[in-house]
Amino acid sequence: MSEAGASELAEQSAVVRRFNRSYTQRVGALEESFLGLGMPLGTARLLYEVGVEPGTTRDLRARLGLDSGYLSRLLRRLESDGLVDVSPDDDDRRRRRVRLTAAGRRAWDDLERRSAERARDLIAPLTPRQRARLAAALSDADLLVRAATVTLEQVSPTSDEARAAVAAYVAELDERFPGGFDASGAVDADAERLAPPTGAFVVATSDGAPVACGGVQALGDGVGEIKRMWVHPGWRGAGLGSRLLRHLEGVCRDLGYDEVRMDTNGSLVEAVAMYERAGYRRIARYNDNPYAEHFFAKRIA
Amino acid sequence: MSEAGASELAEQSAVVRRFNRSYTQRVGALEESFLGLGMPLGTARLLYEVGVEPGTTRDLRARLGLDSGYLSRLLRRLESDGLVDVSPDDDDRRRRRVRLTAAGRRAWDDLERRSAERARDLIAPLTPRQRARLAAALSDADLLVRAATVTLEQVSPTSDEARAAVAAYVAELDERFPGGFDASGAVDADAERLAPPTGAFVVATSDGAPVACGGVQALGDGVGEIKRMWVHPGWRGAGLGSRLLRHLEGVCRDLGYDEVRMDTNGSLVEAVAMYERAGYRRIARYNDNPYAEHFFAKRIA
DNA sequence: CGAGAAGTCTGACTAGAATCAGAGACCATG
DNA sequence: CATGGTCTCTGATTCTAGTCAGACTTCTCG
Repeated sequence: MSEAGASELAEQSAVVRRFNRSYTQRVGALEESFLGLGMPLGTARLLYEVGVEPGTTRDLRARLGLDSGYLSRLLRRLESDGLVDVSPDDDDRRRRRVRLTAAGRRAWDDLERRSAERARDLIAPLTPRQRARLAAALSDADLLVRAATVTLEQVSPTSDEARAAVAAYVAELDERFPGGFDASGAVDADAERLAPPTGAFVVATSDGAPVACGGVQALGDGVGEIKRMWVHPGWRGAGLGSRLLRHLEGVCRDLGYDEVRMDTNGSLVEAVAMYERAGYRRIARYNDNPYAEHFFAKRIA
Repeated sequence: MSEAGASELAEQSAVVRRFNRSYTQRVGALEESFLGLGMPLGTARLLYEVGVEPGTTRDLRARLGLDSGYLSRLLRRLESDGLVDVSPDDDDRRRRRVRLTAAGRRAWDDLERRSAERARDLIAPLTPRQRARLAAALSDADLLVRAATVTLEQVSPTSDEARAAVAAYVAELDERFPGGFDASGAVDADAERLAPPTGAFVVATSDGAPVACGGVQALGDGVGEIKRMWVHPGWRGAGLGSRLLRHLEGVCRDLGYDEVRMDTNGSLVEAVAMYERAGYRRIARYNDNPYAEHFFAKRIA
């Protein structure tokens, strides 16, 4: 990294820290809206989590990062207060399903209301214009922070995550291509080529949901091809595409390729722009993909 | 508030909550960089605070919001670990001054380094462009959140806070007015008029530091005059001025006035623009203030 | 100087968060 | 149906955060 880049990074991280300090001090209190309901914070957090999405104790433990014994005790308390209903799972009677009772739902609504009130009180002193500015800044920051914490993971192209991501990709192509997109067969047929030893498939997830994906397959002669690259529409504009592209180039390198190629349709204007920005040059058609209109290549060290 | 305003407020508060949830989940961990030093969080927070700015235990208690007994114990622990040095204050031997020892400074640097690393790791996956965007969004949000949590408090015009704020105000006028500003005597002479029963002085503070101020004094015939209105340069553009102005109008109303007047110098362009935006109309000169060039009035219900 | 206020410290205590080991229920499999 | 593995629960225990009352020291001000 250049000298200038490093000092910028330091300055930006200082901004993050400064923000973090002042924000948690003032707004961290939002979490404390969980207090004052006559139950300790941990119990309230659990109640809240159950209300957001009921599930097995196992799920809840994973989501909240709690010890099983501790969770059990918290649940017992909520149960004896009549706020949740714990019953064995029919599929596996070792597991227990947790859901809110009617009283629990009321308590949850109460939490929700308090939390919303806190947020409203926070921004109430601002003028409407300033409030709009704050909302814009926070949602921008939110997108970027989420994007920064997305994890890229190599998975089997036949895994559930991969299938879900590819399905979203195909659905979008079908919608955006002038004549629609017919994926019949091709998806499953390609699956094998997108797996080791000569291929790979990467899914980016945030909170467990796929938000981007991309695959690599062999094209012969030390050339790798990037396929099925997709970024969730709600996640565009946060540099996730470039990051994924860089990552896939690294995967190609690891697989021993020294050149990357790809094709794309002209209606995917953002993609075309991104490839050009990333240093890809246009080349002649190298396959008979009927949907492909632009062809790119880039040498990787 | 209008129907549209209310729904906007609800939506903006939802943005705040959404951001808060995802941010604390991902970045709240920044605070936890305080962990892993072999000391509990509370102790580490205290150590950090002492390092940021040494002071008396009284200061620290105010800054961290701790019970005196509790603070005493935490200090004892840091002292016995050789990280801080606690000694009686020479000015007032009931008080104790706390400062870091050399070892404490090293531990503090360690905390600092960890925290900076955390922040850097967070933003590292972003492209330089996205990082710059995040930094911009966060500093914007920071300013607005700080502004929203500023507290407006009525104080005596002879109090320390008031004096500090007025001193800053005078210094700025002296710098901005083409011929400088001579405050000799006027400041103290006016102090009495800016106090109850016919006047008031309001100071806005954030983290204990004055960031804005303004006073009201009687002008006769049910007219109140706003004087010494000032907003810290670093805090402009966050709606703090408008908020303070609205607040002072409320103070005037409470004091029984039905009209507000003020004068200002032409070089304070932001102030002039703000008064006009707030519904003030220009009137003829109503005093012999040599620095005043514009005169405003507004009727309050 | 004396009274009361301000400041700090100590001891006693409570509640919450969290961990750990082991008991017991249940499942999948050969 | 025996066995090992998974899952939840209970009891025992530790650490941290935080509160409260009262003792003691020092200051301020009449």
